[in-house]
Formats: sequence, C-alpha cells, structure tokens
Amino acid sequence: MPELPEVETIRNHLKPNILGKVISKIDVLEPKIFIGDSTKAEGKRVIDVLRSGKVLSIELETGLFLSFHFKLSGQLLFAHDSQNAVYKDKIPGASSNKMPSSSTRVIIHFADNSAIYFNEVRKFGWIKFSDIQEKPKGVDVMSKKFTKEYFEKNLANTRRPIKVVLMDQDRYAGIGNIYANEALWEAKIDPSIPPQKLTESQINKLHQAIINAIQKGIKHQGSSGNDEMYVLPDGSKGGFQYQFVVYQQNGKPCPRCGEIIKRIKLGGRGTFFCPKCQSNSI
DNA sequence: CTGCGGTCCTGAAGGC
DNA sequence: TGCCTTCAGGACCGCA
Repeated sequence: MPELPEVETIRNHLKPNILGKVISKIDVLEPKIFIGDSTKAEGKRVIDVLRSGKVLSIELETGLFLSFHFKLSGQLLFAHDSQNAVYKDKIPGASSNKMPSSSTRVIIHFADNSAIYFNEVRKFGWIKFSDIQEKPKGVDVMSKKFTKEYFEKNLANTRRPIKVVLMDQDRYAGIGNIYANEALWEAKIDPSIPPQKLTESQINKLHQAIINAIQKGIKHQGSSGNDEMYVLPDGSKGGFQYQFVVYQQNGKPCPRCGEIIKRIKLGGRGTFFCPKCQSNSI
C-alpha cells in the first residue's frame, strides 16, 4: 500500500515527466473520487510536484493544487502518448498492460498528448483540487521537523499500543502498516505496549529505526508485495517487498533470533513481530 | 479530549 | 466445479 516511500518514489519519477506541461483536459470517470471543479485546471501549467506524508500534490500555476491520496490500492501511471498507453507488464488490478483499465477513475491529459491515469480498484482514494496543498496534521517523518524531541513529545499523551500510535497521521505523517512493523522489529520493541513503557534508549532507537525503514523503502523504490497494487508511474514494480523482515512473514523464522514470526491484530490492523526479541524485557 | 467500532469498496481466499 | 461468505485495510465519522 502506498506509504511515504511509495508516494515519494511516485513523486521522483513523475516530476521530470510533467514539469512545465499544461493540462488540456481532465476526465473524471468516477465522480466520488474527484473533489472540486476539474474544468478549472484546464489550461494551467504544472510548476512543481510535492509530497506531505502519504499525500502527493501537483502544484499548478496561480496557486492551485491537485492533491492525491492513494489509500490501499491507488496507482498513478504516466504515458508519454495517451493514444498508445502500453506498459511492459500487466498492471496489478487491471486485466492487461494497457491504460485506461476498468479501475481507472481519473485521467489528466496534457497538451503534448501525454497523460496521467489515476487507478483505484477500491475507490477509497481521492483527488482534491483546491487552492491549498493538502497536508496531514502530523510532521512528515522525512522532514527536519521529525526530531527525536518531537517524536518523544507526541508519544506522551496516549495509552494506545505503540504501533497504533506510529500510524497516527495526526502525530507522524507517512508511516503505514509496513514501515511501522519493520521499524518496531529493528528497535526490538513489542508493538502492543503503550508508549509510557518505553525507556529513553528505546525511544531513541525507535526514532532512528523509523528513519532507517523509510529511507530503505525509498532506496528500493517502495514495496509491490503480493496483495499490493503499488507500481511506479512507468508500470514497473518496487523492490522493498524482498527486504521485509517481519511484515507478512508470519510462520517464518526471525533472522535475528530464529523464533517464529507471529501475526496479531492491533487497532484492527494486521501486526507482525518476533515474540522473542521484541518482548518487553530489556 | 480520547478511544472505539462501523463504514467505504473490491478482489482474493476459504468453506461446503 | 461453483456459489456464498468472510476478510483485509487508511482514514473518517459518530458515539461513549
């Protein structure tokens, strides 16, 4: 699912392809996905491509923003020639390697005949078009503002399990299920315990482990695992799924201690951890 | 204010 | 084989 590293990868690949281009038309195939008046984007030039947390924003001239949230199954595909949008491999969630597909919800056309396809199998994702850049409340975990002090301060006022807190976008923006699980494993912390039970040393380790997991995800261009729809704008897959240590690895041995990785539910979400080296005994 | 459970939606997986 | 049921999952909403 697109979390910070996946959205950052989309941004890095999309930006050079659309910078300076003028939007000629937007086809809204699923009205509930697009919030705002799409016709007002026509004739506007792309001046930047931004990201905050899991939200991608295309900045247009005269202070307008097309902001995307990919939720679980959103994809963004770019085609140099929209008359002939063919990709190397079959696109996950689509029946073939051609766009548009049955899960294409919005098409943004540019004056040079290139286009962006916003695909969303489950229709949870959205595009918001307005004069503000859509941003989550919490601090982006890749930004300089995500300091150890900020991290610690925002752990103080809750008794929810640490893993649920890490995924709270109002506190820390960009961490989803994959990177929360991986970071907790690296820091050897039990996902179920409340933040109050963490020692100073564990907080330090966890802060660094979050940064490490996110950076590793970006380095591998995001994760395109078994049940994941995520692909890069050219239709190719990311590689971080081959680096998973605990996420979806239940039943396999922990590479650190050999204990079998377990799956439980926390806050209604699948949670993967090693019951031995992630136990709360320090 | 906090937390919890229901909701959106679809494809995949499981049961008989 | 095939139909029916259950489940996963990010964020939001209403309620306690």
